[in-house]
Amino acid sequence: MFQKIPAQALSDTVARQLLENIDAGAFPRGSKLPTEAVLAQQFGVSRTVVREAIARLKHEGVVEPRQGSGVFVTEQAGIKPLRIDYTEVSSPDAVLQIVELRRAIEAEVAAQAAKRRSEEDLQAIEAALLQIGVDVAAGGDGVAADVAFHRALAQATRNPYFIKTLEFLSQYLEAATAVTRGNEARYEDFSRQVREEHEAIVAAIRAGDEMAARNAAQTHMFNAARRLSQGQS
Amino acid sequence: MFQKIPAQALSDTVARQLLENIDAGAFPRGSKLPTEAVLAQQFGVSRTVVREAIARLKHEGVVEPRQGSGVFVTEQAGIKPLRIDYTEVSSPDAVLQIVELRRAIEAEVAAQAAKRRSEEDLQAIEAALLQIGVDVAAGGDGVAADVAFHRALAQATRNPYFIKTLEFLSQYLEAATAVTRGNEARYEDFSRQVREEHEAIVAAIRAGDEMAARNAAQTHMFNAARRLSQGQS
DNA sequence: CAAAATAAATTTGTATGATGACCGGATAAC
DNA sequence: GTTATCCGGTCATCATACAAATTTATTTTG
Repeated sequence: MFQKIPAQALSDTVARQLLENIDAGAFPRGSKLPTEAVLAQQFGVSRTVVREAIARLKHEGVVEPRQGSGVFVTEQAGIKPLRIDYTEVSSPDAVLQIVELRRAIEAEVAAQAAKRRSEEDLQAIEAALLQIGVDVAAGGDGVAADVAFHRALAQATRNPYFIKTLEFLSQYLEAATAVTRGNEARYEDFSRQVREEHEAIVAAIRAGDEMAARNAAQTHMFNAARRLSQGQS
Repeated sequence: MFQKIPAQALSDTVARQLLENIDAGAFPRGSKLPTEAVLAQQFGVSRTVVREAIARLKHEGVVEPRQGSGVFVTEQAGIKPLRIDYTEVSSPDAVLQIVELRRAIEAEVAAQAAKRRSEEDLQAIEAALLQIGVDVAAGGDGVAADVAFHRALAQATRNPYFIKTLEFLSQYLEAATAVTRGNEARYEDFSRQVREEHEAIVAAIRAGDEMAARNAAQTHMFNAARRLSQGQS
């Protein structure tokens, strides 16, 4: 008993085949697909299954059904959102790899923030930095303030995609961040170290020193990863 | 005739309401939703509509229906995928901003590739580099080979999220890449410049020089952006 | 009584047919 | 020639039925 082929497949299979045919050019952009009834017959399934498959493609933005008219292939057919399977992120390795990706972005964010920050940006960043101290002094873990700080940095770059991507990644790092800050709060020298790292970043941005900001952010992220793995175990 | 409210709404509305309730905590992670029949009755719609709504949530990874058992809320129920609206990418500014994001990642990719590349990785990278030359010499635009080259770099980092994210971004840069390569092919010095930049990256990776690789990749991406805007208009 | 085998009930997956809403073009009316 | 109406095609929704898988209840068995 090997291939038990079944699984939840029917509508998935139809959706996949349709997508393949669209990508292969069988149905050009803007063209109309065969009617649901015809597709059902060709695939040898019921209209129900075809409709579910089409609904999925619609949600992916590949096709656009128009009532009374037909199902049409969208212009930008084929754009797939970035999605990371949550289960795999439970592994420590995966978390570190995501941190690595984040490091790359944070470094560039710091650099661009140093180059483009307005006076208002700088004020927001410094306010966020202060808030971390306030929260920690009040006995909090400072996670929310930390997030706000990095968000303020990203805001200063004037590049919305930095913000979007970092927010996306932080979804997976939320748990890890809590662990890190927990460790930082636990060990006095960690806490001091983090503060110094943050201040180094802000100082470079205040000075408009692109290179220094990049290095400071890189160092910060590198140390964050170290603190993370050091706390675990 | 103003609000023509109707539109394609029923299953969308149900999906949205379900998602809101899940996010609000009405159905905790791992819990079972009411049966399709019950939901249909509560929403006052047919089971078909409920099924379509659930199918969408399933595709989004929010719920997981199990035949004979019920529909269960997945663990990652609150995670939102990274998605960029295709229409906004048509603006040149947006393209440059995405390139900026890509630059950040490519720089780190080059650095990590220099640090971790195996012999096989290096061979694959050099082969990809050669292939670009071959393709261009044959009169092609070299876009495919260029993509393969950068993919080989990402592969050498052993970090799948670099690959995933770059692939995601390149969906939006495909058109821009074609423009760039077109410009590069048009102007002789562009073509030479690109080759030299690529070779600089590979040389640094071959030498295992992390810093040099990072700088070379950064320079390459910076120049690519310049070539892109220079070619337009 | 406990455990295993069997049966029944529950629930999702698929199939089928019907009806309404909407679109597009053809036809008819003016 | 322009407008209005009709008509066939198509998707959206509904209702029902059955299949397949799982869970729960029941019975059998040792």
